[in-house]
Amino acid sequence: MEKLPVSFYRRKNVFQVARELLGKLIVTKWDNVVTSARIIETEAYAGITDKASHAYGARRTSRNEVMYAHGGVSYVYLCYGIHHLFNVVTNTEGTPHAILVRAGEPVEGVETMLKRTGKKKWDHTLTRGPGNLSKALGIYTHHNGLSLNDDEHLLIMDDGFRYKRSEIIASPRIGVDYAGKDALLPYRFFIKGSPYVSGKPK
DNA sequence: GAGTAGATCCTCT
DNA sequence: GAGGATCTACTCA
Repeated sequence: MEKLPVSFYRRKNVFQVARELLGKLIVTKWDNVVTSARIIETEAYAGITDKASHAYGARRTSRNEVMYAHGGVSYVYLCYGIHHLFNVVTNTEGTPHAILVRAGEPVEGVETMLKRTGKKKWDHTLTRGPGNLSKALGIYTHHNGLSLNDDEHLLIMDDGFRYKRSEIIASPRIGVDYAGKDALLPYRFFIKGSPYVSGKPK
């Protein structure tokens, strides 16, 4: 079990990083309470040429500033006034690429996740969808900009688990209809057959 | 089971 | 002042 080196995030190919994040463990440790989940769904946001990205057209604001940082930090942002969306910033400084982590399988601290989400029992809705996932892991906007490598509270780990290439599916992203034809791009990666994958079950 | 409306607040124009 | 990288519940069939 090792945390991912910054070189993992700083590669140029955001799609490759998004694909390789599948199967990794996202671990949070707040006040010595540990929760973790295995990533089974991601979406790539490819910088200034991607209409669905906050950084489209090289926009640079106080909200998305952290996307321009070097790879390996978190980008957490509140959507629809309710949902906290957890992203991983990739590539080098000045290139605003990011990967939205959309879903995971609960691994550790399920009791804590149930308490956070107000659910009675563990079912497939616990960490399905970016809003639920970050709620279950206790991630909020004030965790924006944390390093995934140096900080002890928010980490992405590699425990050696690998999905087969045939288990990984690419598809259009969710909830980005406003992006025109860019909404059709296959920038979403998920594990075939997982009940935790968001969107319509196949 | 499928479709739709409502929640709810921060950010940018 | 408007709209968004969403989720849930409720309606109707």
